[in-house]
Amino acid sequence: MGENIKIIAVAGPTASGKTAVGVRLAEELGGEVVSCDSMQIYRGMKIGTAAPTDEEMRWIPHHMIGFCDPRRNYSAADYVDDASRVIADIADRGKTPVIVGGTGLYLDSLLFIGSFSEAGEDPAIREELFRIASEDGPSSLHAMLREIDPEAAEKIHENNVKRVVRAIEVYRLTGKTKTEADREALAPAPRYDATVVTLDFEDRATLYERIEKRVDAMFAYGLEDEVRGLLERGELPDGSTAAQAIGYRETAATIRGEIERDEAIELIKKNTRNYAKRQLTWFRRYDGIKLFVDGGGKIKTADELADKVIERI
RNA sequence: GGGGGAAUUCCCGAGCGGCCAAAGGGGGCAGACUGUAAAUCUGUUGUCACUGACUUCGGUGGUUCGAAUCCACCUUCCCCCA
Repeated sequence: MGENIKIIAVAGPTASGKTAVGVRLAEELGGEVVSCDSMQIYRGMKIGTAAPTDEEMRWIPHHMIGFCDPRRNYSAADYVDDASRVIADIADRGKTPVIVGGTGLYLDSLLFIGSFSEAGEDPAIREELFRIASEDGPSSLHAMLREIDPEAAEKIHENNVKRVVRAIEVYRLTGKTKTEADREALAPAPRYDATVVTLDFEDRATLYERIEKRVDAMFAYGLEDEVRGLLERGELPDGSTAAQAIGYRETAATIRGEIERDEAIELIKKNTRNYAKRQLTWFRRYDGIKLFVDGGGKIKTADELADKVIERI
């Protein structure tokens, strides 16, 4: 559908400065930003997700931010549908879509998958399967998967119950194995003419310091009030996707008096560092333009990074 | 001043004569990832010429075929009595 649409995607770990780079790129290229972030999706979660500032959004149009009710569980499939539409619209208006984000699964899905299998989610099936895993052990559930889809069983570790459950769920819902369904969903060719820019750090410690500073800043800017508000409105229900967002789950725990405030701050820092590392692992496999934010030992500004990208496209 | 206890690999913490390079957890590093993805999961973590060798369990010396584990002294820390 959109093989010919030229897009730029900026990926990188949290606190790598991709938001600012994206804005600069959109500005230079006459584009609009399409966020690719599984948590910025939700309404009212601005401080903790480090969403673009109002000023940035006023200056350059942003999409896919803050539109979803946090009580609803958004999914990768939803994202592909919605973002694809937004991208097509931006392109129709003769502008360049600049995808900015840190959610690897969403970005991969948008760029390469396109149409997910028709298998949605079924809470009853999930509940049953999870119960099997906890009562009879993960191996028995994994054995069930091996029966129906040996190839998937081979790839998914038995302890990864969530993914074993999903694989069986797909089969129950569609009669197709996960392996088949995945193959069908994969777009025959990349869906866009995309230039992927990944941001990394030569010195990991620099990234980690930035993360810690950012977390402190979030608290200074009122993360606790933001979370309290969400809680009061019942917008962070247990088990919801939004409630598992780093920064929100720990802050909610302090507000409920389950952990100390300092403890929550340290936990958020740690969880964010771990998350950033997983992001780096994911993005490492992308071909494209790789930039070091701290290349040559000094931190580059968003302008400098954006310029480097423009030189190379 | 007297009495008791503790010092373990990056951190916490088990070990209490051989099966110990040393459980477990944390952290770090690496990886996976197709409708929960800021989720979930895996591997690895003394050094090296790596199916073997070498160095490590506060320090020094000793007992023993053999010590992180026993003894002596020293250093530091904690507790109790003064």
